[in-house]
Amino acid sequence: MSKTPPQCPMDAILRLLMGPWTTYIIWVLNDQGPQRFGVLKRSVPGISTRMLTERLRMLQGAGVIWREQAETIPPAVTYGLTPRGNDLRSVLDALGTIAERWKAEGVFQDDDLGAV
Amino acid sequence: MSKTPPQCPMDAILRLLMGPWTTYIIWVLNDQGPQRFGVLKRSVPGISTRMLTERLRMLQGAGVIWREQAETIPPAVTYGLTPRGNDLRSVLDALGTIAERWKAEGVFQDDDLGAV
DNA sequence: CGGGATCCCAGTTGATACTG
DNA sequence: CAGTATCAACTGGGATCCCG
Repeated sequence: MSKTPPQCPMDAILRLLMGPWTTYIIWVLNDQGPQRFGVLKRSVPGISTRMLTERLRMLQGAGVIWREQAETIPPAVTYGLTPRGNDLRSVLDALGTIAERWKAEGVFQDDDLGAV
Repeated sequence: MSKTPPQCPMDAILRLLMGPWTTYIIWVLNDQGPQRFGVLKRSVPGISTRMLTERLRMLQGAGVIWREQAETIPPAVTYGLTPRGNDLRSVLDALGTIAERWKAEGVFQDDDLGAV
């Protein structure tokens, strides 16, 4: 999926957000506050351990979320949104707003987008 | 790639934008104005005929771009951004802004995002 | 409990060739 | 020129098993 040429400034961010689940994870983290891995996993029904780990790492690498690991046994790792994560959220909100407007206009009715 | 649960409002839009090339096509259409299929294809180096057609249809279906077909021989089909396409562009711009800020902060340096 | 490594299938994309 | 149809290939992602 490394298609879009790197010339596009927002390329990297899009690659970040574009991942499956990504926005949903951000949403959950924002909506329900910091969560532990397991809880997070349960909050994102259908996601696999690997995916969640991968996305989490990706988001962490981008500084969108923080990771707090308690060196206990069993371990307890908590993830939460960083300020930077909120930058993202505002954009996502804007996107959500547009999405709702479009939906109201029936955009997602007459094409294959709705029929997944 | 139909992962993100449909509960997310922006889900559909993200699925739209998420497609490979998509944002790039929008960018070109916005930056260079309406273009014919062939020109567009040349403007998006590496894209295949099929992909371009598919994305174009997708965007058209969402009302993000218009399609003007001249019934001549050979045919001349032109694509351009609709007002709705500009809605999208503003969000993409916002995203781009954040992207630049992040890049300035070195976000895309210490993770795998930059090394594609 | 959190997550790394592996195997494997499926969906997607690219290449190519053909049509109006 | 614009697009379609087909084929083959690649990669992403899920399921599993295992370790700290």
